[in-house]
Amino acid sequence: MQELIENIFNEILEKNGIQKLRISKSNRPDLCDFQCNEVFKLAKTLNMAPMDIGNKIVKVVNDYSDFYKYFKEVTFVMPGFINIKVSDYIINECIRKMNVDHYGIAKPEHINTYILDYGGYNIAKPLHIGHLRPSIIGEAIKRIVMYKGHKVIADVHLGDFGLQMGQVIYGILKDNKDIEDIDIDYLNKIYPEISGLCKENEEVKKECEKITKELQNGNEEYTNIWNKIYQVSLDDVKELCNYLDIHFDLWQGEYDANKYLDDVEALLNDKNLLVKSEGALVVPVKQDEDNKPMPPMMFKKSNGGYVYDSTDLATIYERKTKYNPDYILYVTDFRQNLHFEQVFRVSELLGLVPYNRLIHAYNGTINGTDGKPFKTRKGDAPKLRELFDMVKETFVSLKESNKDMSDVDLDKITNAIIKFADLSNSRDKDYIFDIEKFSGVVGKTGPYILYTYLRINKVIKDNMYKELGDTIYNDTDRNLRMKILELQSSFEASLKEYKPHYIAEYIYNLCVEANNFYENNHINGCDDQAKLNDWVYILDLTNRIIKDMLSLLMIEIPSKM
RNA sequence: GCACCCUUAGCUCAAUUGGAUAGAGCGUUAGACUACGGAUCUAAAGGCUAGGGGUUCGACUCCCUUAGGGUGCACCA
Repeated sequence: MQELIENIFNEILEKNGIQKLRISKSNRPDLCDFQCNEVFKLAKTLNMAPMDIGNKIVKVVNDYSDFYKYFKEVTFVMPGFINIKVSDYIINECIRKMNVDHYGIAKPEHINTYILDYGGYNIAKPLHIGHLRPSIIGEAIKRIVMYKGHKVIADVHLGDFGLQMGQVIYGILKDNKDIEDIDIDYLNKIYPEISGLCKENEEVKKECEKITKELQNGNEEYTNIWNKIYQVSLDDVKELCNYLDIHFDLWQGEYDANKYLDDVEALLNDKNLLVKSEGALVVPVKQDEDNKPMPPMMFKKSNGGYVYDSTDLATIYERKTKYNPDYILYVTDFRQNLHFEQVFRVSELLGLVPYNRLIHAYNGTINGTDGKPFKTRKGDAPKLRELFDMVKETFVSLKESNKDMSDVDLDKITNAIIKFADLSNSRDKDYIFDIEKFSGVVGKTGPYILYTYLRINKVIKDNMYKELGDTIYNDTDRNLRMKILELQSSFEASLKEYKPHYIAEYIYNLCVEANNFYENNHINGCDDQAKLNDWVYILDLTNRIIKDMLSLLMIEIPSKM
């Protein structure tokens, strides 16, 4: 819609020898549908008064022979804006088009291959709420990029090769635990125990590091234990991902990158990039223009072991050779900004994936109501499973009739509550984890949206409709149609910045308009067949948009509420 | 110490990247169906966008500065 208006507007300007101007969505819906803010800039380059040039533009547009086909009103207002109100005809024309054409979301000029790296679950550590954001933000970005028409390979990139493995193996050996008896509860207990022990006891830490290194070098006993830990943890992770409707194409991890470390080392040596420093091998990445600390990237530790800088780099190497991606996008929290900065620079130096094709779409941390990282009374972060159960129980307790709902519906609603609460926040900022936030069902929440969909569905489901007519019947009707036409720009904003909250915000605003329409216009008992047809058409389109956009946020519609 | 990020209504968050009167939800107050679901809708109150400078016709947005909070600064991930 915006694009169409901009094109016609500029076509008229060009014919009259005026340069192209950008049109944007109105900030004052009470005054107009679209606005042009660029009269000031044009006035400056032409060295003319904004009023003169603005009036001239408005005049030539108003003189356009097909004016009323596209516009209702185009006016100049002080101090220098052009306000555009569009015609009902063009609103309906755009809606008809978008209804049959992927909601107006154009296919990309070039189809790119993206590798999305999110999840990053550490084997042997239980999933807690800290994993929630990168997981669902990553999955949402994946779906948004795919919806545009790009190719996406989602890789979980498990943390299965670092010190935490040595620590858990150390614990298992210390307990003399039979491999077959290792289960998820045991792992949940032993990791924090040994991790804590390492902080107080230097000897234990050294031993864990030694085990880690030998595991990385292929020690058979350790590898056997590793296999068991891996299997047990992965079963648990997959169950949770399944609950959240998160799906990976690749279940690779640091362990898989291990195979490429020698190749990468050879490549680094070819380019003469490795430097020996305090017994370790590092890659200097500091550039002259840096005014911030930029330590070299650690490639090989002084004891010969590897760290996640090495495996992340090796993973880029592997991905480059296997998939030759156009972009690799990482979703982790912002504390890893420096790490990725280093790795990305080395990738560029090695001629693997260029620096500007590696994107760290970072998320903020989850804090408690005191503004500090969230902890339970016991001192650890709450487990994901506990969060799901709590949200579900709270919802069931709200209404007597909720007790009769099916588990499938309850799980869909639980997902909607959690995901909408999370994804409606901008991903790059910290947010406060407030249990109240995940209990709300009124106002700007997942259940509000589901409720809107279901009540609309009920009034249109028995009605058939044909092509949309040219009439718009009242203000709430027009507002809803205009909101429908905003989908494209919200989607593109989301895609451009890899920020799902623009879509979440859009869905909510669409629902507000839909509820408004619902309150003021009645489908049942409407005798005017043309009007009935148009309204069912509009509401059906509204609901399809809600459903499809929700699916990008991994939210499904329950059968009832 | 050095660097980066953040600070918007009582609370939790937006503001599509420099546009007009900074928007929502919760909470508060006052209202609305003998018509399709009241998990809804309509209003009101609530803001010197942390403070101070600057750039610009125009600043929550860009620059400088002060204060508060967070994070990072090679052999954890």
